[in-house]
Amino acid sequence: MAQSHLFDRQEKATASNPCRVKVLLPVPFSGPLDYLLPATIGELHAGSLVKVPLSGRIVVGVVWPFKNQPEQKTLPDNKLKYVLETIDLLPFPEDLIEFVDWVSAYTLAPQGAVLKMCLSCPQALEPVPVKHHYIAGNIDDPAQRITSGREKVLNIVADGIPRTAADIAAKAAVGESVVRAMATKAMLSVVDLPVDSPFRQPDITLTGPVLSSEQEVAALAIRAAVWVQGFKPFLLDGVTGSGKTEVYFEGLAEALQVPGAQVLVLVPEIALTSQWLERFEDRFGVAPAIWHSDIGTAERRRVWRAVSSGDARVVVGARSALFLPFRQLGFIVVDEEHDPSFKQEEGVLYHARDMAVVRAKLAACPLVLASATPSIETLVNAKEGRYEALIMRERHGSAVLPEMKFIDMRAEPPEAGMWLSPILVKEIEATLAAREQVMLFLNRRGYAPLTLCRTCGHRIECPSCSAWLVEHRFKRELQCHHCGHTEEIPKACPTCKKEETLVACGPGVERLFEEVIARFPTAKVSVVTSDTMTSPTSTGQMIAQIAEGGVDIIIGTQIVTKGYHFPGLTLVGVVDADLGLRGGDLRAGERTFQQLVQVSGRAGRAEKKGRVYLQTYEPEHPVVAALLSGDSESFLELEQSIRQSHAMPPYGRLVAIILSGPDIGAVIEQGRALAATAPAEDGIAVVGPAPAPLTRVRGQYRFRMLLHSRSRDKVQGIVSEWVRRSKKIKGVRLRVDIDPYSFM
DNA sequence: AGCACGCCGACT
DNA sequence: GTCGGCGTGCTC
Repeated sequence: MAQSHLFDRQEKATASNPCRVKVLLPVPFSGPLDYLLPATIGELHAGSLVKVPLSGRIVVGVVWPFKNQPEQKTLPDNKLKYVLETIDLLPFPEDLIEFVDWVSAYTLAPQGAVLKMCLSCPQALEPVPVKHHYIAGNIDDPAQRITSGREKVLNIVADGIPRTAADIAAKAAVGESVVRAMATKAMLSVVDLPVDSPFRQPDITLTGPVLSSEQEVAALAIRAAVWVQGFKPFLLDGVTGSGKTEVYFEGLAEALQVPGAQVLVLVPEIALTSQWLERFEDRFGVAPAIWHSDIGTAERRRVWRAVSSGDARVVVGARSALFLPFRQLGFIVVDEEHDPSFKQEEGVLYHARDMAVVRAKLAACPLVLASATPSIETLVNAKEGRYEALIMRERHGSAVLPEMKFIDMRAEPPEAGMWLSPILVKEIEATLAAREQVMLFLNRRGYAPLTLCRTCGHRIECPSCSAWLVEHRFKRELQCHHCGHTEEIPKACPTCKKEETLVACGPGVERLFEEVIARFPTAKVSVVTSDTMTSPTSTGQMIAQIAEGGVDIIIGTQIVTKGYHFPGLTLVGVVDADLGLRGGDLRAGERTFQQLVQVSGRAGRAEKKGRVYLQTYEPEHPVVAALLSGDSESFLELEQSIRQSHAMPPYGRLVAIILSGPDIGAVIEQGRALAATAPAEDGIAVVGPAPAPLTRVRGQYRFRMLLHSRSRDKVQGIVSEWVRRSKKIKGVRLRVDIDPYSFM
C-alpha cells in the first residue's frame, strides 16, 4: 500500500499557535496522546517514530493519523508537551497502523498495548552500534616504512572492502597491533560500519523438487495469486506427508519475484523449525530471518531493523512476528494453522491465525493457511467460499498413510502399575526386531500427575494454585505446571508425618520411560518433552539424532506431534487416546482428533508402511471411531453441524470475561456486579460467574463469565459497553477474551 | 507499564 | 527528626 497520509499540519506552526500531533505510545493504558510539534521539526508523516516525554521519562512512540479518532476532550496547548525528536527509521506503513487499530478494536486491548507488540525491540529504536573497519589510506607517505607485515596488510585491503582489525590480521597473518599502528600512521583509514551484518538475499533462481500433480495444481493457484496484488486467502489442506511445505515454498518463491515484497511464515513453535530451516536453505540457498520470543538482543535488533528497512525478505517466526514492521508484505503463510499455540493467552489475547488473515487483507496480499488437520473455523471459511481450498489427499512419493488400530484397554489391560497393553508390547518388539523406530505418545510431562499419601489420603498440592504437584523424577522435584513452583519430594507425608507412604498415581512420560527400559533393556530410548528440549541447538541435535536412527523408541508429549519427519519410524503407539477428551470443552474433540492425526502422521513417512495403535477405554467414541475408519470428513461434518446447531464458533461467538484477584470476596463481588448489568439483547446469553476450573493460580482467585452470541456479528461493542458501565471492584483484574480457546 | 506523590515505621 | 515501605492514580 502506498504511503499516503502526509501528516497535515492544520495550520502553520507559530509561537502562539503551534501544531499538534497525535502520538501513540507503547504503554498499555491509552489511545494516542496530543503533543506539540516544535518548529525545529519539519514535516511529520503518520507513522513516523518520535521520542516524547511521558510522566518524567522519555518514550518512543508513533505519530498516529487523525482520521477515525473519536473526538475526545482536548487539552489546552499549555498542558501539552513537545515532541523531542524524530527517530531515523522508516515510518510505520499505513497498513501496519490500520492493523494496530484493528487488533485493538477487535481484542478490546488498548491501542498502546498492541503497539507495544510492534515496538517489542527497544534496542532497534536506538542507533546501531558501529565497529571500526579499515580500508587503504595514504599508502604513498614516504615517512612510513613498508615492512613485510605492512605489505601483507596492504595486499589484503587493496580490494577496498572494509574489514575489522581482527579480520585483516588473520588474513595477513600479522598481529592486530600492526593494523592499528598503520591506522594511527594514516596508512589505513577507519570506516565505522554498523555491527549488524546485512541479510543474505534468497536465491530465486533456484528451483524446488519436482511436484506431484496434486502439488502442482495447488502451487499454480498460489503463484497466480501473488501477481494479482490483492487479498487472497487459501486453505492448503494436505494429509501428513503430502508436501505442503514444497507447495507454499513455490508461492513464496513467486512472491520474492515482486520487487521489495516481503514474506512472513508463521509457525507454531520455533522448536520445530530445525528441519524446516534446512529445507528452506536447500530451496533458497540462505537462511531466513528468524523471530521468536527468545532470540538474543543483538539478533533481535538486526531482524527488527532489517524487516523495517525491507532488507529482510523472508521472516519465519512465532505469532509475535505478525507485529513486525514489514515495509511491503507480499505473502503470508500460517503453517499448522490449527495449532492451539497460535492463541496468545497473556497480555493482548489474540489468535495469530485470525489476525494474520486481517494483516493479509490490510496488506492486500495472498495468504496460505496450511494444515493436515485444519481447524473447524478454517474449514467453515473454506466451505462458505471465503477461502479457496487446495486439497492434497496423497502422500508424496511412495509413502502411504498408516494403518490405524485400536486396543480396547478394558479387554487388554496392562499389568498393574504398567501402561502398555500386551498387544502394544508385542508390536514394539516386532518393530524393534525389524530395526524400525517406535514412537509412544503420552501428553503428560513428568513422572506422575499426583502424589498421594496411602495412609491419610493427602494429595500434594501447589501452595499458590489449586492444582496437584507433578513429580519430575529426572529432576528429583515436584513441579506445579501452572505457576512454576518447585519443591523437593518429601520423604514423609506433610500431613500425617508417616514415612514410606507416598505413592505416585497415574502415568507421565518419565514413568513410561521406566516401563519401556525395563521391558526393552537393549533399546535406545529418548524422552522428548519441553523439559528435555531446552534450547534450539539441543533440540536440533536431538531431532537430527532421531532422524538418523540413533534412537529406537521415542517417548514424547505433544511436542513430537509437530511436523517432524523421521524416515525410520513405522510404529506409533498412543498410550492414552482418551486423555484429551476428558473434561471436554467446546474444542476437546476437534483438538484430540487433530493431535492424534498429527502423531499418526509421523509413522511410515518413507518407503515402509506405518502402523498406529490407539490405547483407549472408549473405542466407540466418535473421535476414535473417525480415526479408525479414516472417515475424517464425516467426523468434521458432524462436529461442524453440532457447532452450527448450538450456534457455537464459528457460527456464533463466545467472549470470556476472566475476573481475578487475591481476595476471593472481591472477585465474587465483581462477578455479581457484572451479572447485574449483563446485556439482555436478543441472541445474547451470559453465564456465570463461576469459579474457573483452576480456581486459584499464583495465589489469584479466578472466576469466569461467558457471553454467547448466536450471531456472527461483532460483539465487541456490547461487551465493552457492558464492562464500561459495570461497577469496578478494587483489587480485581478484569480481562476480556474474545474468541476464547482455553476455558481453564 | 513506569513513575510520582503520599502517608506510616526504624534509623543517622 | 529523615529514609523508605509500596498503595493509589496519572500520564498529552
